[in-house]
Amino acid sequence: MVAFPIEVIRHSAAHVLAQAVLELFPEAKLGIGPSIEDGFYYDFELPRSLSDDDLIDLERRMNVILVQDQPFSQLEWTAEEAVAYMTEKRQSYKLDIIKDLNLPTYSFFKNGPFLDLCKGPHVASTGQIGVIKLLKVSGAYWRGSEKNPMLQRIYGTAFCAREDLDRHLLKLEEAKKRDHRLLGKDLGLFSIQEDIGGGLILWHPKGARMRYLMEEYWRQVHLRSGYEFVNSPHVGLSKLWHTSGHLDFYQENMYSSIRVEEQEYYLKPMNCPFHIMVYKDKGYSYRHLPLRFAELGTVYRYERSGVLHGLMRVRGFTQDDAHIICTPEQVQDEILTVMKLCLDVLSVFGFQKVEVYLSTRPKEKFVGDLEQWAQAENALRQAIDILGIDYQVDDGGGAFYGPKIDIKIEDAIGRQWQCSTVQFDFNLPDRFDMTYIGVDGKKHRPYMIHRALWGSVERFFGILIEHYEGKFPAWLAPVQVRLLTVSETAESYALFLKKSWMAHGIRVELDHSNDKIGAKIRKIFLDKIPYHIVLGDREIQSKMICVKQGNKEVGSFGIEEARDFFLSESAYPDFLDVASPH
RNA sequence: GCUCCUGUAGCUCAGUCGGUAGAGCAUUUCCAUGGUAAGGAAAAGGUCGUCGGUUCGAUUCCGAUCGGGAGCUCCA
Repeated sequence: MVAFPIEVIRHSAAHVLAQAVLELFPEAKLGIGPSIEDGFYYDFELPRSLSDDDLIDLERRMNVILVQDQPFSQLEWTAEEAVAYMTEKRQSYKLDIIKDLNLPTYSFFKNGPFLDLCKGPHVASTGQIGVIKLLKVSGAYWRGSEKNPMLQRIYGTAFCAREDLDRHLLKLEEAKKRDHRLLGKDLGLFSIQEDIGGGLILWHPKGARMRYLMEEYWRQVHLRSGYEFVNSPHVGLSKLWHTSGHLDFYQENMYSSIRVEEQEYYLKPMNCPFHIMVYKDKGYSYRHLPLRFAELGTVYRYERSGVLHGLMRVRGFTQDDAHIICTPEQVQDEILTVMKLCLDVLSVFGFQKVEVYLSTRPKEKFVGDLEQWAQAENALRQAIDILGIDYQVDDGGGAFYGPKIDIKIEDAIGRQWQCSTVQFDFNLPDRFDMTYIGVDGKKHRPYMIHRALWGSVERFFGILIEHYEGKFPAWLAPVQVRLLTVSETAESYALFLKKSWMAHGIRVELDHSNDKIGAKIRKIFLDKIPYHIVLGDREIQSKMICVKQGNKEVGSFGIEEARDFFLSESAYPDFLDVASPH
């Protein structure tokens, strides 16, 4: 038997799905049925909505078709024949596709009684599809546009062998266990509450403690890399947002205005205008540049209710934002150091695998002159080249105001997340008339670069939760070590240790509940605490304590020695080669 | 926002073919003082998301509304 690529198997499975759906609903209208990452789907317009029972029924019908081992064969029809056939079958969506493709001839694939417009390729016969599984049904707009009717999309997957399918299903279960929304609740990190509003995050003590650690690290790194900190308000007058253009181009994502004393204020959806106003409050010359203004700035954006998702997509979030204002000559260096800083920071948090995307000037509708764009794109490209990273180019994918680099990180189970972004802006410096005095004593327009390393604190935190499955490294964990008393006799000793270590900044917790030691150990695992120490008469008498990491023994220490161990475990991982300031 | 699914104790869920509800975990108290993944007992805890309709009677049926989930579109 010839081995077919998995996409071919899945696309063939999609045909079989459509075939089964037509058996059940002869009047069904078919949309499209491609293979996707991990599976396939097919869109249908059906007389009623599908239930889980329908999926079971369809799956059974599909399996019958697989057993029948119907051969796939390709047909080539003229446009007239194709249109005539689809008209007769009342397949209006297929007619849409034909009209759009506008070809002289069309390829069709046939297996058993089922015929579909399709350029292939397919497996030789349905028996070669292996094993299939329908997963879920949900709505999807025809051609992705909400102006079009909503179809029912059936998702499924197919694999060559049963073991592969089982492994895949297991992986889906594993991914579920990492869900930051569940872990966030279980570990007491954050919550989202009905009475507060969707997309608004409540950081609980454990989560807020981690956020503090993240932000503390972030501030240290930025200080050492030549950034200045600024802070800006959460609201600003409408005039500011008119000048910035946000009220013209971004209003649909902004909350409505707040009216006070005949003045209109808007919640900030971005920090840039404020940073620019800091710049404009003083005259700068080329001697002052580059300036790097950084802020953990909390912004508010209206997002449609359906798109909110845990920490990943929210309505109020904190960007780890910075704006670099520099001369054309400095652009190259700045981009390179930003990229280095970015990769360093990502790797400290455990993300060594990244994918880099360069987005260049749109074909039309852009601001700034071609020379600027060329210089900016060149700076971005060279930085990636010098760092020796592979990257993909999204030609014409840049914003109207400038080219950019986006970095996606890959988590522990291979999913990608967009976080970091480095963007040129040729728009705001003009709108705000930003200038600096050059060597020639004349006014010049500076370059401005927006950049964020995490993207947003909330999203990055969510990714961290899923990446580590809640088992955070000791430097980041909200609780580094928990002391477990064997019985009440150890309580005062444990309390003494806790207090003295806490005073050194060690994040230590004491479990002096009435539980037996076995139950306390169990909680260590449930709460995903990195280290624990059991305290009983033995430890009190010997003045030695045994530090354990899960089931592993780290070592036996004296009290001071143990304290120093945890102090060393509190240190940030090394970030070497931090960009040196000018 | 749209389509579908969903909403019972702090959490996870069971249940009522219409007669105002139950388990486990968590909490509190008591007993036990136990040495590496759940010691025992008791108590407390719910206008069954909200509003309206049908009904002698609604947590259950119907409608609306507000949350949550999956996906579509969009995005940090």
